Order: sequence, then C-alpha cells, then structure tokens
Amino acid sequence: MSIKDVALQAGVSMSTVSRVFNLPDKVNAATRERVLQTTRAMGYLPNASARSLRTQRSRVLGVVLPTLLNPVFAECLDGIAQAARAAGYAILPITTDYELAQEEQAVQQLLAGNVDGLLLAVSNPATSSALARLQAANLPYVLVYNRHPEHPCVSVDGEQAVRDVVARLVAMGHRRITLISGQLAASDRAQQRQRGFCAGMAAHGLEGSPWLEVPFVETAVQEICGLLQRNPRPTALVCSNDLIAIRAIRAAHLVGLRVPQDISITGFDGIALGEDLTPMLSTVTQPNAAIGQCGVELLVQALAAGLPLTPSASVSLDHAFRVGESCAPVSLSE
Amino acid sequence: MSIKDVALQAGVSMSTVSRVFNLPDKVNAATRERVLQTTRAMGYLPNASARSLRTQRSRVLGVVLPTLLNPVFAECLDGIAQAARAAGYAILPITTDYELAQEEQAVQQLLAGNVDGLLLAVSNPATSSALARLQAANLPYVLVYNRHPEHPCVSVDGEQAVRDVVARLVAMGHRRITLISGQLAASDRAQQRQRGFCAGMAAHGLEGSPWLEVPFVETAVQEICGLLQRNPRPTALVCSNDLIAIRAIRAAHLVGLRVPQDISITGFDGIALGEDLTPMLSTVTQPNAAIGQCGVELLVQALAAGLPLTPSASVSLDHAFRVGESCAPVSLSE
DNA sequence: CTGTTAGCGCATTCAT
DNA sequence: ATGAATGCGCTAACAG
Repeated sequence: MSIKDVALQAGVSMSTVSRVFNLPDKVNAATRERVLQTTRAMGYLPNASARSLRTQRSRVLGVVLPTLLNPVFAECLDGIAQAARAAGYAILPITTDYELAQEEQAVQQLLAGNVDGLLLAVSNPATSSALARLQAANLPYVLVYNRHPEHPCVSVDGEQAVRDVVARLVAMGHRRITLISGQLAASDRAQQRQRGFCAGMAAHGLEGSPWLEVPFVETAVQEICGLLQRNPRPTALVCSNDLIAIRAIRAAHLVGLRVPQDISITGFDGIALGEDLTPMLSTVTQPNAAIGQCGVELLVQALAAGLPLTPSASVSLDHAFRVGESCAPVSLSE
Repeated sequence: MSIKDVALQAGVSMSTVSRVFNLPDKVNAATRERVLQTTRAMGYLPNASARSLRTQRSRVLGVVLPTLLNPVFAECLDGIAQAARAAGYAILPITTDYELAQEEQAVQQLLAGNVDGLLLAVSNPATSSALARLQAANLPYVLVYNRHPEHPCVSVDGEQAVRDVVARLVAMGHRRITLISGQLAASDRAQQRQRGFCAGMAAHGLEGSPWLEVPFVETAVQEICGLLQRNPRPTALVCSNDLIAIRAIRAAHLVGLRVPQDISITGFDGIALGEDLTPMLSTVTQPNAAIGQCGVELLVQALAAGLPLTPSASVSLDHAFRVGESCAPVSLSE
C-alpha cells in the first residue's frame, strides 16, 4: 500500500499526504488530522527504500565492528544504538570477525546501502583498504577504538593505560610481569597495548620481559597454563583484554595458583561482567557505551553541517583503572 | 553514479549493465567482461534502495532481540549473521530492551524498511501486539527462544530442562532449593523456567519452596546476599539464566559461602564465557548460534517457497546440561 | 544477445 | 493550502 492509496482514501493528493509526514506545518490542521486518521486506519507506513531513493538520504548509520561476542563491542553498539535513536537515526551493524576481506565487504555493502555515515572499528587504520574506499566515496565516517592521526577517531589512550598498569604492578613489588596479548596482527589496539607494556617495563628497567601471544580463545587457557608452569613463573599477568584475563584466571586455578595471592592478573576493556566475577577483575575500564555515543554525535553533527569529518575532530576519552580483586602485592615468600 | 553512467561509459544500454549483475549468463561473455571492467574502474555499486524499490525484495532479514548485552542473544545473532550471509541475505538487527513499546516500534520500522522476513524474540508471544501487526502484514517471520503453539518458533524446552536440573540437585541430596528468576513479566522464557522449577520441586514433594525475583541486574547481587543470610538458607540456587548465576556466585562469596562446597548454583543459557569461569558454571546449555541459524534457514526456505511460515514449522532443539564446577552433593554437615 | 520503455513509492518543484 | 508532474536508480517485460 502506497501514499497513493492513502491519498485516494483521504480525498487529497499524494503531495498532501507526503507533506503530512515531512512538512506537517505546511498543511491545514484539519486536513492533516484527516490524513493521519486515514493512515492509521489503513496501517500505512512510508516506504523507506522509496524515500531514500528520492531524498538520497536514509537516516541510517552503518556500523562495522569485529564481533559482538566480545562484550566490549556489544556495549559499544548499545551506546551507538541509544545515541542514534536519540538523533533519529537507525543503525545497520555488520561484524567482520577481524578479517580484512569482511571489513572491505562490509564497507562495500554499506556504501551500496545508502547509509548516511559510518562508524567503524577496523583492524588497522593505517593499512585498511576499506577505509581508503570510504574516503574515496566521500562519506562521513568515524573510527571507534582505533587511533590514527589521519582519521577521525574516538578512543582511549591504551598505550598510556597499560604503562600505568605496569607501574601499578611494579609498585606492588612485581618484577616478573608477562603480557598476554591477543593476535597482535589482528588489531592496532593490541599493538598499542603492547607498546604500552614495553614502555612501562622499560621505564622500570624490566625491559627483558617477554610476552605471550594467544591468537585463539580456544587454546588460550592451555597456553597460559604452560606459561605458568615455567620456572620461574611470572608473578603478574597483564592481559590485553578482559576475555583473556578471565581465561588467565582460569588457567591459574587449573595449575593450582590462587588469584591474587599467588599471581596478579589485570585485564583491559572494562566489560560489565568483570565487576561481578570472583575475584572481581582488576582492569582498565573504557567507557564503551560512551565511545559509541560520542562517535554517533560526531557523525550526526557532521551530517547536519554537510561536512565530512576531519581527523581534527578526534576525541580521546578517559579510561580508568578498576581496582578489583585480581591483583595483590607480591607475596613475601616470593 | 548510476547504472546509466556505466552504460554510457561502456557503450551499452542500461539493461545490459543490469543484466551483468542479475542474469550474467544472459549476456555475451565479451560484453560482460567489458562492463565489469568499467564498473570496477568507475567504482560503481548498485543502489540497494532503488533495487528493492523496484523488485519489492531487499534480501534483508530483520532481527528483533531484547538486548545484545546478554551474550545469549549476541551468540544467537552471530549464528543468524552467519546463516544469513551464507544464504545471501543481509540482516538488520534492532534491540528492544525487553520493552513492549520498543518491540512494536522495531517491527514497525522493519516493516517500513522492506525487509523480506523477520526473526524475533519477543517478551510474550501470546500478548505481543507487534506480532499481531506482523501477521497482518503477512510477512514471513519466525520466533527464536519463544515458544507458542500459534507461531513458528525455534526454541528449546526450557521447562523440561529446569525440571531435570531440579532432579539432578535432588539426587545430590539437596532439599532446600531456591529459584532465582529474572523479571517474570519480562519474558515467557522466565515463566517457562519457573514452571519447570515448580514442577520439578513438586515431583519430589518439595513444592513449598519459594523463589526470588531479581528484576534488575544492578541490585541482584545484593538481593541474593540477603537470601543467603536467612536461616535456614538454601543449599542450592537454580538461576534462570547465566548472568544471574554469575551474580549468585558473587553473592555467595560475599557472604562467605564457598561454591560448590557450601552452596550449589546452576545457570541457564550456556553462554560461552561460563565455561572459562572458576568455578566453571554448571548450566543448561542452549545451542544459541544454532537457534539463530535454524531460524534463518526456516525463513529463507519460506521465502524461496513464497509461503508464510506456519506454527507447524516450529523446531525444538536439544538442550544439554553442562556439568561444571558450581554444583556438588550437599555436604554431610548440612 | 541487446535496447527501449515503463513504473516501483516517494519528495519536491512549479502552478494554481 | 493544495494538486499535477517529474525523476531518484533500478529491473523486467517486450521488441528487435
């Protein structure tokens, strides 16, 4: 059923019906009421495709994220959804599983889909061909979580955050600290955090310490168990995200170590669940929902202004350290 | 840039360009190559709005879920995304936060958005006005997680599952078993599980046992702490989902009870994370991704056949009990 | 195998 | 304040 049917039924022209929806002030109050009555009675809904075809805008924001199985991104998407709804935009989220091919495909699909703008978290802004394509299309976009001087980004300073974590652990007496990182190639966040770790260790004359890369969640626990059974074992693990930290806690228990008495473990991301675990996760918290909200706001602003977003619009949000229960001073017996 | 520009550039008609994309066999191989060359060179992408306006199909499936902050639904959405992609469909997910008004709005938006079909998890299929609207629109849809004889559903038998859980606990010697439920009004799943609990208790002559409703996650830990400090306290908690179970474990620790030595705790849903917790969550596992996949397959089938989905297409998938570490026989001292 | 044409549903001139 | 006419980009007859 189309606007035409409504017009016929209400005894007005198509234009009038259209105006009722788009420029309600421009139509006589009585007529407007009659039309609205009719549309309700008929259950009429304006066709989104036709509308965007005609106006060249869709009031839809595309969202590209690695995965929703990591609560970080689910929380961020939640923030995006809220802010978008508040601004009168719908969202069209696509996940990429950290795969470049899917990143590209997602951007392609979104470009063809008439979205008005894009929020995305890519693996690596410096090398992303998806981003290049986006810029070529001249569509407003903003990166979330990524940091790069040539793109508009909403993020936190992960490098500094991890440096601080190391300092905190050192202050607790830890010396043998190991970084457990996800696949370093998979994201600039992992690299950022690794840099922070190295810098933090170096700052305390501990630069010799190694790190462990656990590319797949499935085998993470096992690999960490291996690490913990070496001699001497680390007294603290700095995990590059919360999901890894949870696995590290698991691994510690499996090899008979108590957290935090025998080993300290920190995470990164601040997923909500971490707060209800036992031991409560000590972790760097990012404002995940706010990152999404901020991204949407920047985008909507740019759309309203009709201007593309520049790197100078980038925002660095504050992180914090949640003092949980998974860290403790190194025990005297060490 | 439109199909027209490509046609001009390639020296063919619009129809030919269109056919290259839609009926490639129907066009001369040489011409096809030339056109493809041109489209690539120009960076042309077919406009999705125009296409769906013209064809009255979008190859998009709408998805309505309560929230993605609960990993159950994130896992399900992941399954949906995979299956949809495999079938050549895109997805358009919307969350409702368990609110009826948002459910309705979501369906409305999706109906206007030219989706070809819908997957949804509603609060209550029996009373959902969103569902009624959907049926009126004659758009194929399938419910996930919900169970109702008058709708096509993909779900597990939550009632039976909880009965089995109760039987399991009773076999371990537990008598004082309490159900910790989310907001019962918020979903038919919660009600289903509660029925299973009552039935299971009754089957063992324990019908007098009460349950605790914890409507908000924020206060759940506190409320459960209160429950655990009563005298006599329950020796086992049956939680109506995994997120509640995790909070229950937290609560137990806060009041000084060991899990499972002092109290047994079970969950429901089988979120992936539960397997890496310490203690590993003992819980009813649902095949969350498979539920989504199955829903998509049913929907795609129906779309291919051009027929709406009937309640008789409903599928009940198997659940299982994951024997974790959060349950133990009631201790002798009890 | 390819081109011409019409129209999907809507918003927007321009006219009245 | 309202109506008639046009075209957004595309696909599907139909014609050749």
